[in-house]
Amino acid sequence: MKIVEENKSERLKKNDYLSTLNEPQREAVLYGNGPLMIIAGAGSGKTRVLTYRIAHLMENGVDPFRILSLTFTNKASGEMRHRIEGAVGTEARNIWMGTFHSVFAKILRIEARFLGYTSDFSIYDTDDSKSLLRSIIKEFNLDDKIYKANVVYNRISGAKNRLVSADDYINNAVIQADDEAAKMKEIGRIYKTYATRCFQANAMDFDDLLFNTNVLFRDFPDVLYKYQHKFQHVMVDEFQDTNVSQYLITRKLSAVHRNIVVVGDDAQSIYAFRGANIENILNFSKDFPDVQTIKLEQNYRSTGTIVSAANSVIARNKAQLEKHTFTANDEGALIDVIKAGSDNEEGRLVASAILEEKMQKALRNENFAILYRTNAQSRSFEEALRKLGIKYRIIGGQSFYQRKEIKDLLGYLRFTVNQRDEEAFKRIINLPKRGIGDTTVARITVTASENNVPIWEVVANIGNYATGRTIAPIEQFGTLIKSFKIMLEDGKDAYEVASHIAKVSGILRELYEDKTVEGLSRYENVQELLNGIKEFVDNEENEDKTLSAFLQSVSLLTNADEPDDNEDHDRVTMMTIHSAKGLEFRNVFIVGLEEDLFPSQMMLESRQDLEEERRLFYVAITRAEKKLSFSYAESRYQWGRLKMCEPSRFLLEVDPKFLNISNALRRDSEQINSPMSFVRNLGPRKATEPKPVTAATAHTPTGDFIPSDTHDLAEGDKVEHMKFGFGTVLKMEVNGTDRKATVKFDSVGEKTLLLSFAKLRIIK
DNA sequence: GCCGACCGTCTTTTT
DNA sequence: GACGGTCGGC
Repeated sequence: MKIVEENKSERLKKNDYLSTLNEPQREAVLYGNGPLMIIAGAGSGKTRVLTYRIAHLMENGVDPFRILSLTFTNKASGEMRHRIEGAVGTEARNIWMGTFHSVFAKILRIEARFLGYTSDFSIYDTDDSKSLLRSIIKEFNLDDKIYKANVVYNRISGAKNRLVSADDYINNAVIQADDEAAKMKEIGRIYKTYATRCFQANAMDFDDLLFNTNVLFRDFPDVLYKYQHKFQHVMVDEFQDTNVSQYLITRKLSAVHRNIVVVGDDAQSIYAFRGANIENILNFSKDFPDVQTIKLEQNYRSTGTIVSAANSVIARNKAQLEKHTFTANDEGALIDVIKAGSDNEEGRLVASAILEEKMQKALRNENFAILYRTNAQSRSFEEALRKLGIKYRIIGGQSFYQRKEIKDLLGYLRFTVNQRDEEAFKRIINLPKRGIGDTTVARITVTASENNVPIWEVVANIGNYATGRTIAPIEQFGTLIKSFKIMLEDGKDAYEVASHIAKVSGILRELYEDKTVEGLSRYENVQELLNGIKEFVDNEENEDKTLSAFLQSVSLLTNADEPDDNEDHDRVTMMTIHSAKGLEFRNVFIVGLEEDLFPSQMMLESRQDLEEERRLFYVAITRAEKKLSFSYAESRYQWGRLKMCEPSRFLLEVDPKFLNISNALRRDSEQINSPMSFVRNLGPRKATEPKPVTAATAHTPTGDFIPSDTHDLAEGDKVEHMKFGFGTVLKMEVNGTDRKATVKFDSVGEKTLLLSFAKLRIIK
């Protein structure tokens, strides 16, 4: 991957770098004190402007400790840091720079005692939060089919991002009416208990990091005063993605010096689902009436075709600020449209297009990116690229830090640092198996709440609270944790403690004994985590080498931040469009342009927001420098079903004069040749088809299928007139390896398919 | 208490 | 296809 506009010799003298900028860019870099809003179109050199502006401030004697630079994602923040270090040298390390979450986590650690937390507080990730919610829902005896952890989590998260506390939530008539209408009137109570439990666990979830910062600044004016005066300059990148909670923090922090620079592009706002609010841009002018606005409208990145195509797409949105992006670059090639019969074929066509283009133009793997709407789409491209021997890497998807074995070890580390961490406790108490089952854990929890003491108090002194068989393993566990704690108190560094814990807890041993392929890879992952900790300790930039400091640094890392094996950068990059923001590639493939997939059906149903999806498409298009390709598949194997697809309305919305559809036409007459299975839920799908399937006539050598059983179809099997999710199987026959099915799809009518495998299950 | 088998649910995107 | 939860046998 190429870092945006990377400039290898960026350590420049002022006059040098000023001469490389256009007029509005220079104006933004040199702008003096007071509020400034930069509206920066895609590819307009925004990061460069921010970098030079910081360099300029430092040249003029501003102490880096007094500059606060906030971004939205870890990737953007890492890149900014890298570029600024390139421009101003190691002093850049002293700038307060990072994501909103990481910077305010740091401040909250320092000021934790004001809010009743210790500075070792844990950070609950989404899994922890949902698991805690599940327990609460269970304890309340609520129906978990109605109160789904996911939904409840999103409600609570939304409330926190609007700074609505649990009490506010319960006392707000509108919200209560909403919940009542959704038949979930207990959410307020769940929220309240959830907040209490997090507090008791000395833990904050992602949203708390912002919410509690607001509380801190609201209730402790002295603390606010300190930071207001500390930060002489505040900068916010990707301003269009900030939510109310984030905006209020930055507004307060810049209220004294009023040197606030926000940079954004309303056309690239793609995080409304997290409460991002374009109105922040409008509010900004209200809160800072003397704001100066500078627009960066020249695109330096892409060809004329790509810029025009992007503009033709975004022009369909109604809500937009006025802005005219243009480019002086060449027109460049048309956008290729690739039409595939199936998801697998889409993978093959894209992979071979990459190979061809690489050969013809002597390009490298790293010049290419494949962008998709959902992480699950990566599979077919991985397979195809592997077959052609093209190296690739995937950003996102199941994160390293989400893997079970990693979370297990991190659970031990977290619990060693913070014994009130309930979720960590639940994770490790019986891991590896030490004979402490659910019943015992429940008994411990009850004892703790009956005696009104923390769980750890009961575990550490189990002899005082219980007798009997189960106390021995609990005592052992308590002793184990106590011995780890002693290491912390002795001032051992993160690596010493963590590697000791990995060995002594038995986690490593258990994985080592697992000789399966997965077991081996899990063992390696744990080793990799330990290596990461070692690097953390060895890195001279990190002053604090304690385990607590490591956990801090790691708990806000997510999918994009895999430990970097940095051996081979020449790889094709695959990622979601969300992850791609801020990056650029010579050649970009936007894949899976099918109705209901992109734009996402869910987004349209739940938020009715086609415009945000369109902005997402805009972001994807504008990642490309020289060459852009679109692809879609006519059928997609998804959720164990074959789904027939229409080309996406987005694809059709692009002004056709920018499209090269010859490839697509060429494929028109070919037959669909895709794997297909009728695995599960073969019968009616919930809302759409209430009547059960009874009339399926399916014959196997042994007779009729048994209800609720799974069969691999074998030689001679026949299936006729069977309904499934998307239509009816008129006839399916298996002759040797040749599996042929005639299927009538609801959407596209009759098709004959060749199947690479077929499984069948009938639900009575 | 443990384990394997089975069932249901969920797949938007990120911190 | 992946995961968490549940159930029944040991």
